[in-house]
Amino acid sequence: MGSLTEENYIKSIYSLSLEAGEVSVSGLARKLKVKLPTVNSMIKKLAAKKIVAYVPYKGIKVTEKGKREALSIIRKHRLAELFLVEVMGIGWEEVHDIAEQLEHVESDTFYNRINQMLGNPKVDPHGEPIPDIHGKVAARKRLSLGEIAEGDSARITAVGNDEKSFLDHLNSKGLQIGDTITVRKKEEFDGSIVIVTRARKETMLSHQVANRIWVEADPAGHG
Amino acid sequence: MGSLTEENYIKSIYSLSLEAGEVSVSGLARKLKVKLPTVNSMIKKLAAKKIVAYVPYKGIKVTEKGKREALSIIRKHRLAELFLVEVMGIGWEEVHDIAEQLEHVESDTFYNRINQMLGNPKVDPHGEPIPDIHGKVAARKRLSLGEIAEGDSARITAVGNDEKSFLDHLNSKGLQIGDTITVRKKEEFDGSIVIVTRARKETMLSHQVANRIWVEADPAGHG
DNA sequence: TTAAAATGTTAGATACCTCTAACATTTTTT
DNA sequence: AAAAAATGTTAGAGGTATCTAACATTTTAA
Repeated sequence: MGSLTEENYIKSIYSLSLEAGEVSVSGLARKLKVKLPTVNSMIKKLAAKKIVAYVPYKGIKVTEKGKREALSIIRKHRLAELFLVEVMGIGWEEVHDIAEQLEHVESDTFYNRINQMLGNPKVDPHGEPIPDIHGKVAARKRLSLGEIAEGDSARITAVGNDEKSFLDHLNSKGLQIGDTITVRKKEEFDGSIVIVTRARKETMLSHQVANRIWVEADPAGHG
Repeated sequence: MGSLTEENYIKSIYSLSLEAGEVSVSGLARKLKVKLPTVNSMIKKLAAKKIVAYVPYKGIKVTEKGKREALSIIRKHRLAELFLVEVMGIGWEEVHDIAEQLEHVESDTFYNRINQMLGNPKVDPHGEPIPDIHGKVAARKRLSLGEIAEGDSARITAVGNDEKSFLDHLNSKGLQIGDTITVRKKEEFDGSIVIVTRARKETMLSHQVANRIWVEADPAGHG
């Protein structure tokens, strides 16, 4: 559709809007690592194209059209990530940066084949749902590891950040999607938690990390 | 290295230089489908970066540095094409346009894995040699089908054009890399030739087509 | 509720890549 | 060798995406 830059704006606006509904100019500037006036002028352009609705000094809202475009890019990004991991054997901490580039490839053939080779998959290597070709996303209840009570177990279903530094951190703690872990202790003081990993090791996670790990409560428990 | 635009200039300059040694501003403008002044100013920029040597009103020459960059892009393009055909099962007439996009992906991991999965391949799906990681290209004798004498046989080793329209044409004639064919008749008049295909069908090829099919003489002969 | 801080906007500049119009040089043809 | 054609260059402008500096509005804190 639009330029590479536009695609990056749309994707960021959409993902911020999932967290907060309305998106601020400053939030977007922070996410895209550009200055406020840069965002301001791009938003005007996107508003002219009806991709966002914008009221000066208020906020940015994604339109239906914008949502469609965002989901198409996110679909390509997540299919690419899964392909890189499953077919090419690249580590999950490396695939985000490559997928950032592949998501801009324009070729139905390319993405249809990827989808077919992966068996029309539903989630990417970080546990995030892959929108289907019509832009439908499987709804997910988002319970973070930080919300699990002391003594309870949970299974990791996704991670809320796919930057290399974050995933390297999880790798070093021995955490993977699908692992069942138990919360041993929760610190009031700083929100950090101590968990028992699948490998029966105790390890500490900061508040910031625990809140970026999505889980589902484990009915059976373990450990 | 440089921008996407720069990469496209470098690649085009290099491939034109293989045909003619020196490259003209107008030839480059034709190839890139931009106007003369556009090329003129970009060439000045590339000359400032020592990627080409340029003497106004004379010609454009690729420097060693330029050659290195060009070969690195060409390597990525041809690895991508082969990957798309061999691993993803996409038709050879479709892969060029996708590879044009993939060649700009910046990731050693990505291309090292592709190279590894393909077993460090030497030629792409169109029979063109893949430069190795140091920029070394296997030398190839280039004999075109148009140069084969009446009655002689030859084996197709490569095609000198990877546009979809050209490859669709070859597909419709039932021609593939590796096929051994026989030249039945050569027309003085327009340079067209009649050949016998591997499937023992007679078919006519125009001068323009015959000269874009690279062959090696078949010592054994056939049919 | 006023002052301070945070957030947002406008104006004007720059780099990149492209164009058209006008002019210059080189090559080809007569 | 002069004229015509082809090729190349310069000047000036426009769109995109970015920036800094100055100003405006909204939110938060004193």
